Amino acid sequence: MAAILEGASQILEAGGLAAFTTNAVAERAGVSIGTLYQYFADKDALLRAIADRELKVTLLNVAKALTDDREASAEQRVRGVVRAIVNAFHGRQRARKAVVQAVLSQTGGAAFNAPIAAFIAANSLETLKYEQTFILSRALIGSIRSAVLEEQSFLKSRSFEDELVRLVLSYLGAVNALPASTAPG
Amino acid sequence: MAAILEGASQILEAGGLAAFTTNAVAERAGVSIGTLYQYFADKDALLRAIADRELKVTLLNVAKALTDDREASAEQRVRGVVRAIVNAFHGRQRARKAVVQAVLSQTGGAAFNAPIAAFIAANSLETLKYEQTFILSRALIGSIRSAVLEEQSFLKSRSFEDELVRLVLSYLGAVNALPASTAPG
Amino acid sequence: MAAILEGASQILEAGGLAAFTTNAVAERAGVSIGTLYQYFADKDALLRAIADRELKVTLLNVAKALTDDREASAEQRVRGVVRAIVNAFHGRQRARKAVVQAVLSQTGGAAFNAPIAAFIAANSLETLKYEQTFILSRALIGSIRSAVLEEQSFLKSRSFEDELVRLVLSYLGAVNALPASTAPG
Amino acid sequence: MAAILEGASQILEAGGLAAFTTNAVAERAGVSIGTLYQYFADKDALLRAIADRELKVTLLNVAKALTDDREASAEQRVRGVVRAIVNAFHGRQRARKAVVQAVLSQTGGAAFNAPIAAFIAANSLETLKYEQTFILSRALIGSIRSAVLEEQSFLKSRSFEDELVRLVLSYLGAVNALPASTAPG
DNA sequence: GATGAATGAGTGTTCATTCAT
DNA sequence: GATGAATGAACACTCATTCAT
Repeated sequence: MAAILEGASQILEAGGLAAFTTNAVAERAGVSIGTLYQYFADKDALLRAIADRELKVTLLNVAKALTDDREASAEQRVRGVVRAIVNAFHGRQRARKAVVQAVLSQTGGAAFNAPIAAFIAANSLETLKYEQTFILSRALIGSIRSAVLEEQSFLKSRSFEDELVRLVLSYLGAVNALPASTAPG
Repeated sequence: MAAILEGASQILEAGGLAAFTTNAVAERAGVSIGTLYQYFADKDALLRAIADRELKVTLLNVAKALTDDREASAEQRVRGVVRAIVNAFHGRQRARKAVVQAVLSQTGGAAFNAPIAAFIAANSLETLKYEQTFILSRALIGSIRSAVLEEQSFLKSRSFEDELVRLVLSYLGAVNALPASTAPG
Repeated sequence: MAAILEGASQILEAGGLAAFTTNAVAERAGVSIGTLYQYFADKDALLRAIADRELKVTLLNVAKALTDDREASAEQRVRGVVRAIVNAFHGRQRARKAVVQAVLSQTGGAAFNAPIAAFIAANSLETLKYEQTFILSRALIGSIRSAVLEEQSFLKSRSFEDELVRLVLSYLGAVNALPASTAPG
Repeated sequence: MAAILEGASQILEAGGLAAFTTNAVAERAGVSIGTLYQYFADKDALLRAIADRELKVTLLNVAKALTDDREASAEQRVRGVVRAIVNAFHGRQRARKAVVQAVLSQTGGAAFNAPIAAFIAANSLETLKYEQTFILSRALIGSIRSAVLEEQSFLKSRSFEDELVRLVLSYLGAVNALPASTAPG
C-alpha cells in the first residue's frame, strides 16, 4: 500500500495528472492492477489517499508551529504556520499541483481547506466569525496555492513569506480593532 | 457561435465538467458536431472561449468600479472591485466552478489571475512590489474562488463582502505603514 | 477546372495522400468547395482526372518514342519508351507516388497499366501472347513504379535506364528464340 | 492474438481495405476492441503483423526453393522461387491485395520488396549490381503483384509461370553475357 | 491475497458531401 | 455558375474496472 502511494506520487510528479492512470501507477509501484484495486476502491480513492497523507503531515507541522514554542510572538507563530503550508508535499511541486487540481475537481477543495481553517480557528488567539476564519484561511492557502499552480519561482522566498505573514497579521489586527459586521463602516 | 457558447454554458451549469462533451454541447446548442468544430479548434478552445468571455466582462466591471466614481473613497472603490469579482459569471455558479476547474487544469490559472492582478496593480493607489500585487490579487480571488468551489452560501452576502474589503484594505494599510522587506520584523 | 487540377497536384506533391482533402484542394485552387464539386463528382473523380491527364501525356511520349525515328534501332526505341515512362509526372515524384497509390487502391492499377500494355502490344515488332505483353509491360512499369514508391535515388540514372532496356530486350529476344509455351523447356 | 490476425485476414478478404476497421476486426475475431489494442499498438501495427507473417512464410518457401534440391537446374530453382511468390497468402487473393495496397501506402513497399531482393541477391549464382538485383526482384514481384491487384485469372496458370521464369532467366543470361554498364551499348 | 487478460462504454475529431442563398 | 456554412456518419483509440485463476 505504501508502495502504491509512492508509485502514484512519482507518476504524478513525473507526468502530472495526464499520466496518472491506474495501470501506470500499478506498474510503477511494481504490483498488478488487481492488487491496486484491492487496496483502493477506485482511482479517486487513490488520489484522496495521497491528499490525505500530505494533509496529515502538513496539519502536524501547522500544529507544531502553533504549539512548539509557547513563548513565541504571534508573528513567530504565524510565520511557522505559513512555512508549514508553503513546504507541504516535501517539494514535490508537480505532484502537489496535480493533487490540488484533482482534489479541486472532486470536492471543490473543501476537504483540503476546511481542516486547515478549523485548525486556525481552534488555535487562534482571537475569536473569529465563520466568514473571517474562512477568508483568513482561504486567502493564505489561496495565495500559496496560486504560487504553486502558476509555478512561481518566489514560492519559497523569504519576501513571499514576509508578505504572507503581513497579510495574516494585518487582517487579524483589523478584525481586532473593529470586530465583525461593524467593520468597514 | 453564440449558440454554441450558450449551449456549452448550459451543459456546464447542468452537469459540470463531467457532462461537458463536445457531442453534448453540439446537441444542446442545436448544431451538428461538425459545426462546433468549424468554430472551435478543439474542446479546450471552447472552454477557453467561455473563460475569456467571462473574464472580459468581469474585467470590464472591475474597471468600471475603479474609474466610475472619481470621488469615491478607497473603500468604496475596493468594494466595487470585490463586488465585480463576486458577481462574475452572472450567477451561473456551477458553470463558473467548472470553468475555473478546467482553466486551472490547463494553464495553472495564471491566465485567469494575471489580468486581474495587472489591473489591480495598474490602478492601485500605492506602488506595490510584485509579490505584494500577487498576494493581494490571489488572496482576494482565492477567497472568492474557494467560496464558489465549495459552494458556500454566503458567497453573495454582505458580511462576506465586508470581510473581503477589510482583507484588502488592511493589507494595503500595512504595506503603506511598513513598506516591503523591512515589514514584518 | 485546370486550377483545381493544378491545386490538387500541388497538395499531393506537398503533403501526399494524407493532406489530399477536398477542402484543402479547393482552398489551394482558390475556389470554393462547392465549385470543386461542380466539376468533379467526388474525390475519386478528381484523383482519376489527375491520373488520366498524366497518363495521356505519358502515352503521347511513349508513342513519340515508338514512331519518331523510323530508322532507330529496336534498342533506341525501347530506350525511348523507358525514358518516357521514367520521366512521367514531370518530376513531381511525390504527387506521382500518391496518385499511383490512390489508383492502385481504387482500380487495382489496371486502368494505369492496361493502356501502356496495349500500346506496347500494338506497336511491338513481334506478336506477343497476352501473358507475354502483360509481363513485359508490368515488369517494366513495376520496376519503375517500385523505384518511385521506394524513392530510389537512381530512378533517373543512366545505369537504371540501361538495365531496364536490357530487361525488355532480353525478354523479347528470348520470346523470339523460343516462342510461347514451349519456352522454358 | 492468432484469432485477431485471423479475423483481420477474413475482414480483409471479405471487404478489402475499406471494411478493415479496428472495431470490425475485433468483432470478427470475437474479442473486445480493448483486447485488440492490448496486442497491437494501432491499426497499422495490425496490418504490418499480417504482412510480416505472410512475408515470413513466403521467404521460407523461397528459401526452400533455392536450397531444396541441390542438383536442380537453374531453371528449376527459378521456377520454385516464382511459384513460392505466386502462391503467397495461401490463396487469399483479396486479403493479399489489401495488404499489398496498405503496405504500399505505409512504407512505399520497400519493406515488402527488399527482403525478397536481398534473398535473391544472396542466393543468386551470379554477382549482380545493386540496380540489377533491384530490377530483377521488382520486375518479378511487380508482374505477380499486378496480376494480383488486377485480379488476372491466369495468375496461377502454367503459362504465366513459364513466362515469369523466362523473364528471369533471359535477364540473368543477358547480364552474364554483357556485364553491367557496358551492356546495352 | 495476488494476478493480469479481457472488457466496452465513451470520447474527441475528421472530412466528403449537400444545398439554400 | 459560385459560395461556404452546415452536416453527421464513421473512426481510432483510452482506460477504469472486473473476475476467473
